[in-house]
Amino acid sequence: MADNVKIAKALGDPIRYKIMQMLAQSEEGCCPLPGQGDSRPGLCNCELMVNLGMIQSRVSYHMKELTEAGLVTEEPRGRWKVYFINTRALREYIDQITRDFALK
Amino acid sequence: MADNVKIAKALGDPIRYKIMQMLAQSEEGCCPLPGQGDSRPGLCNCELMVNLGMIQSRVSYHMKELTEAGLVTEEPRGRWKVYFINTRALREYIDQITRDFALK
DNA sequence: TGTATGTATCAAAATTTTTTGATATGATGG
DNA sequence: CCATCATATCAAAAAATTTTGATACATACA
Repeated sequence: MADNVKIAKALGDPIRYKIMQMLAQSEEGCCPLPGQGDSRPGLCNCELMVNLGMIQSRVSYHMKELTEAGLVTEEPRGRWKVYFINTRALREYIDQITRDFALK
Repeated sequence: MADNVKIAKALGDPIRYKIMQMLAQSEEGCCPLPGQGDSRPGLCNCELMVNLGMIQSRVSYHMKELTEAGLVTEEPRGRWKVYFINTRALREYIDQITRDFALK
């Protein structure tokens, strides 16, 4: 149960929910390494800062919450860090809710 | 989105998550009206207090949070109030997550 | 009726979460 | 190396949530 509560708490903040939506929609990756176009979805801090109009440490804080909940994975790319949505964790979250609350 | 964030926030507290599980598992209703056995699932404040070891106003507070998120419905029964899990709201929550985060 | 009982609400206190600005860390490119 | 850029971490402040005890309200039962 602990995991699911943590995930729910992470999603229960409008900023983080929006970040998750942004990650889900990020078709083309950002901050490609020179010479290697990158087509994996994902977003870096810098883009989130711009799109959300938030200062850097605030973005960092929320990404940490999401990462620690397991909803997001991260990958260093050059001098940036790129974040990806973890759809598996979301599916497991849903499955667990379905079980815990006898939805099926 | 607002609704889903509110639901996630409501579920993102260990006490409330547990209450939801208790509601989901409450097979036989409690506090039946005299003369009418009641077989609908549901729990009243009093049972939650005992099972969670919490004082009354605390239970009330959390039930209000759950009710306002739409996760729980309530029905006065005699001098008690009985709470029911709203599985429809949970299903809609899941559907929305599935859409918002492109899980399908 | 009036009294018991169960729940809701309130304000204050306690706790937790979020935000901010400063600084640290770590990698890149000259 | 050194300077620069991006992110992480930290402590303090601000804001939000939760808990508590007291009181109000509403229903049932004598």
